[in-house]
Amino acid sequence: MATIKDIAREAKVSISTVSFALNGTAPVAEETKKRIMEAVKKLNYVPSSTARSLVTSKTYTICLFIPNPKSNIFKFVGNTLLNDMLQGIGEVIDEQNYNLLLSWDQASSSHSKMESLAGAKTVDGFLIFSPTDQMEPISFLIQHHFPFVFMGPQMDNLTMNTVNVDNFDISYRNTSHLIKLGHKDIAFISPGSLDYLLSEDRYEGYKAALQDNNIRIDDRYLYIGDSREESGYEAMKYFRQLKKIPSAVIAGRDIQALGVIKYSAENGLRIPDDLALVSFENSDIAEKHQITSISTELYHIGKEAARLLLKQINYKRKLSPQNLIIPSELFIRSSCGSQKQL
Amino acid sequence: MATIKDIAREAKVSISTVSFALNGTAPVAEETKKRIMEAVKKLNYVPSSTARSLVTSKTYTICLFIPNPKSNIFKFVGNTLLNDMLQGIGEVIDEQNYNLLLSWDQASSSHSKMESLAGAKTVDGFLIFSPTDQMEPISFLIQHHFPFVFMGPQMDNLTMNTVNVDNFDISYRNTSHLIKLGHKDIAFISPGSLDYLLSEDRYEGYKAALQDNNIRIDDRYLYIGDSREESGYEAMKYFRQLKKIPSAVIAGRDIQALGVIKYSAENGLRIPDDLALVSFENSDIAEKHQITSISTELYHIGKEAARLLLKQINYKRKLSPQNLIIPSELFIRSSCGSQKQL
DNA sequence: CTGAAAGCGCTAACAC
DNA sequence: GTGTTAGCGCTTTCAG
Repeated sequence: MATIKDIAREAKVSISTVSFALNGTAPVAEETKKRIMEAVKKLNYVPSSTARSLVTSKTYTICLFIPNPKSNIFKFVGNTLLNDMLQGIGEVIDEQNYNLLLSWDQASSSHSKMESLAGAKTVDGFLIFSPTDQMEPISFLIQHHFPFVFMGPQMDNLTMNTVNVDNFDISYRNTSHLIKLGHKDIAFISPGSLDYLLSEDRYEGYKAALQDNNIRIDDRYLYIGDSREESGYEAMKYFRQLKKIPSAVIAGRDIQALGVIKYSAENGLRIPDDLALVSFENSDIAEKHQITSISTELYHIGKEAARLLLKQINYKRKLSPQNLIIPSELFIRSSCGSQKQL
Repeated sequence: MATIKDIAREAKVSISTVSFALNGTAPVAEETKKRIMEAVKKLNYVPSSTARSLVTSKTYTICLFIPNPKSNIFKFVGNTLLNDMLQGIGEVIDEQNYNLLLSWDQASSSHSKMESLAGAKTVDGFLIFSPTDQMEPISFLIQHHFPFVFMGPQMDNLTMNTVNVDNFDISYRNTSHLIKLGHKDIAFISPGSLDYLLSEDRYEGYKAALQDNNIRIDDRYLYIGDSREESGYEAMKYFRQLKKIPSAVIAGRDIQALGVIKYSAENGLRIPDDLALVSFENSDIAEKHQITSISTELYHIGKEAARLLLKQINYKRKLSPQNLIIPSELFIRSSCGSQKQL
């Protein structure tokens, strides 16, 4: 492959002039520039990214750090959702000519991959997507002033850039919506283990809304679900055998809502008449099955997180940490019964 | 951040000795090595990957090249499937300490991203995942002897490494299975537009099996589906209004089979008695809904493709191109009716 | 076993 | 406007 020297020789100029012409970092005569460009084309020259990185100490690569695929993270997050996030990130980095490295901690090694990527300066920054709260490597990044954006909730004890939806808030809103419709016996299906911050926040938002409306919180109205439709089905089956059957249910995610619908259909429960239903994500599923659902725009999370990271990377002066909240919208459909009242 | 010089100074040796010790590329006295390792630990040293790359001209990064997310490729491929592929790739590259760059062609730019990544030597090789047949950048790679593996079918006109399932073959097997069960009126739902090689191959395999059994091919028995469950539903609705209703149907993918099941349930068609059903992928869906399905192990495709690529990158002498076919297995469940005969 | 030094391909002062 | 040159941080001969 051709190097800058080859171009210099071919265009009969010095290598610095080639560099200046290519990067626009110093004025170059029109005539000279033309010769250089011709040489570039002729020799099919592309500047070595590593050589350039070595001197500029910029790699133009950011790393999307995700949990090990084995952990079933994708299933947890939902299928189209990772896709949405990648789309958001992709649009931003395409625009600014950055590359995307996808990485995760190996199950085997105890060595933190994030730390070595940062230490070796393989990437310029991190986008961290992790629904759990393993914060050790994050402290490392903070300590070493390495740019990153955490796609999740702000932690009390850490000062960092975050982008997230406010899971507490949207759950509060979902719950309040049902309360306004007159429901008091409202059950909650968590989207996953409560160890996940996302699940916890949604559960807390639910409880807060109940409390603020003087509705007693009943532990029996909580079902720990997961990413499968069945967990919605099973949840409903469980709620159904309680002494006091809930009149409304909040599914932790759209796919669970689907399970609720299925159970209801099979067991003669009419939605929304016998059972009001709301959910999270506002995915295709919600639209298709007329489920009232509040949006959690992973596309926008990805986009804003990438923007924030690149800003952080490219600004000379320190930016004060931002905690972006991607706004959510409640899409009211027939499953919650509020449309009947219009 | 510390550099090799700092380590040398701290350990009171020359930088070459540090390099030797760290890479094991020359014998170093046990005593000296210990001092060096201590310095490394103390200064938290990680060798710069760019500097290293510059001299070794290896980046230890491979690129998974996929269609632009906007193209809905993920939906086409299926949801858990990309996940499976990433898992396969991830296991291999983790093991060998490679990094994974995720990239795609920008919708906007006409400039081929693959060519610039190759030209700038940003990566050591490519894993190309594309169900369509846009082969221009591939010729570029071949021309420049740049390592890559194509995850898809071998093309007649190109000599390259490929890893794939044999879509023709598995479709032939699916069809033959139904024929053996006595079916003659067998309909086919394509998994996507026939422009996709994958769809075409499956369709061709279907036709070949019919032909080999002297069954007339009826164009009306073809329905062009897509990645949505509805397309299976719609297909069945369409087949149902034909003069001669098929007695068996081959869904191009599991999610479509689900649509077929749904339609059948709603319209009093019993499976397998009134309608035999087979599908592709053998995903969770197939297992859950007792659909006979032939496996297409994207996990193994990813794994073998990554292996093949790394082998190619690390071998000094040219390897003759390989065309790996990942074996598939037909999982017989109740939807095809063959179990009744046991 | 260890050190000196060349050089990977590029950028960016600094001269002219 | 353009050329000379000193590195960026590392690997790797080559001496000793």
